[in-house]
Amino acid sequence: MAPRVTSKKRVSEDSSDSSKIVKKSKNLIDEDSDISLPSSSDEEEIDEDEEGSVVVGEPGSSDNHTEQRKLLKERKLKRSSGSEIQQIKILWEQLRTTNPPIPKFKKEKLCDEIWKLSSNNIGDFIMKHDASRIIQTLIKFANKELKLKIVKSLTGKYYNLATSSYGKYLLIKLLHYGNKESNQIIINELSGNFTKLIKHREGAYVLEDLFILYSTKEQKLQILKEFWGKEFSIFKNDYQKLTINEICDENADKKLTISRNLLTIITSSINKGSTGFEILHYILNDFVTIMDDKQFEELFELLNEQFAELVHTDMGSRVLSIIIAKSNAKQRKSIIKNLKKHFIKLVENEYGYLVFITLLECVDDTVLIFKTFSPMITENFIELTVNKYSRKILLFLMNGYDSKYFSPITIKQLNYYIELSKLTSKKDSKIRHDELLNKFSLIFFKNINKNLNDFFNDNLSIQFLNEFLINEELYKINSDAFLKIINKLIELLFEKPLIDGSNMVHMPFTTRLIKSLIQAGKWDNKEKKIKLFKELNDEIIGKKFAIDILNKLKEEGNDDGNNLIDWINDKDTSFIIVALYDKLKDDKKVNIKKLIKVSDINDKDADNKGSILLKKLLK
DNA sequence: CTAAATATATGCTA
DNA sequence: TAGCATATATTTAGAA
Repeated sequence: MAPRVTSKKRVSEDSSDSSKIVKKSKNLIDEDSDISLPSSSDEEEIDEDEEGSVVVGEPGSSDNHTEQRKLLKERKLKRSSGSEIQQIKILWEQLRTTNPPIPKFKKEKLCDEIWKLSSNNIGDFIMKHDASRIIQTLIKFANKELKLKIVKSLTGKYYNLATSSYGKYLLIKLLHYGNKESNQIIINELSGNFTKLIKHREGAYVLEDLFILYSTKEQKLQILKEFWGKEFSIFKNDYQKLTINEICDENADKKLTISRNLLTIITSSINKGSTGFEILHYILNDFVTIMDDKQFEELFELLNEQFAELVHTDMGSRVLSIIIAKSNAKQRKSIIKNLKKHFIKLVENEYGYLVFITLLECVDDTVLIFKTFSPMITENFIELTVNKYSRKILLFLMNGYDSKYFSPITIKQLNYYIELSKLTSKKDSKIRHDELLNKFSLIFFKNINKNLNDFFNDNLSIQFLNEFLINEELYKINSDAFLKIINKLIELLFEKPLIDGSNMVHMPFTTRLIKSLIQAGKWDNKEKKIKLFKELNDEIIGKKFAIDILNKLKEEGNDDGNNLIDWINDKDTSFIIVALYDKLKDDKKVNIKKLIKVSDINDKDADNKGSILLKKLLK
């Protein structure tokens, strides 16, 4: 959707995920190649189209054709500033050509000449589609002073520009090639008209670009305050420093005024099909923090069927999360139904995944959640464990808000939604989590058991597997399946010789996974020692697992590189043996010291810190 | 949790 | 105005 006139990439978006949920509109303007400027040949055609009166003659009748061209030229000259335009066009052709390249000083000269010829008629020019293109090119190559001159010379014209179907491109170019100073001039010029602009067919696109791409934090605030109402505009400064909540908490009348104003704008925007505009998400974000119950109902009806359009922006996802939190069961059901169609895009999106977690946290009907989403999770399971965002959902189901995967800010944000939801959600949070994990673990067990191999294609899915295999809740839920997976894992580890690079032990996270299972505990950085798990003890993993591995390494026929000494002398596996040694060193029956011939250990490989350490430990 | 690595924002220069 | 340096935020790795 991204209804943007230009598409300067925003910093926070990385291409891989933006392409998924954001349906990008075709760029109307490209900053490097003047894609919006047709080559001179098809420009004539556009002229003809526009004039509408020139009828294409008989095909092949060249007389007719030259006659027409003459006519057209005359007509062009007759238009106001027609002769200047013809003159300037020649200069323009030179300015915009890249082949052969024109030296910089010559371009500046050309710019000055064009400016001389156009400055008097600039007001006329900008509203004509061909002349407006000339100014667009001029802006691109003009130096700082000239640009400022141009911007200033257009004072009083900006609203017209923004609402004109040709002028809007020029305005966007001005912003794009402008600097802080010139952009501020334009914003100041337009302020007072933002509410009109957002409702305008052309203007809305300009405002969206202006707001999202070309304004600073302060300028964004300046624009947003205008939507609150005339009296809050930044120039009438009483409210300059106050946030929307500070104003509304203090004064109920103002709260009503602001919320009504916002709802009016929101209503007209959504009815016009502008739900995807990011600026609207900002406005909605203001609105949802102050709306009353009745206004909420109204908003809900307005947005119905369009919730998915909100999930791919920061503000939009916040808005939808708040809506979810405040909704009743029936409304939530309708949101779920709506989002279901976009599941993968939703959960793999930088912001969308948070909306999904909000659903998990708020909806009491966990059966509905599971029924709705489990088929798609099953179908795409590995992909979901690997994606940067969707994996957090799965990790959340297992571990809650593990600080390893959730930043404090994110946790705070999610807790805010949970707080809001308490008016409608009745289920105890712990019970909800247990129910969800119980249900979704079915998918986990089934998928991991069936496709264990595939988890070793990517470090991130191995990490997920690690979290899964040290999760005591999951062990309690289905200990049989749990142990089955661990046994399968041991088989897999020895399926290929160590020297085979595709052996999974060469993935960095496999080492950690194996180490976790040998240790049956987690390193505690405070106490500087391993803290053992409670349920998952040495009978299940830990010592038992270590002995299983050790037996495999002792097996006959492992001369091709899967015996104890091979693992010690490989830098990828040596620390596994260190952990193994640590776990079993006191076990008299195993007597691990006797199994390792110290003289076989290569401690000359500086890359293999594990073998060096182990040799030291054995001495 | 903490330190290090990496990404992002901001400011400055030539 | 690019690009460089510096400050700041976010992500990632991870004991020996």
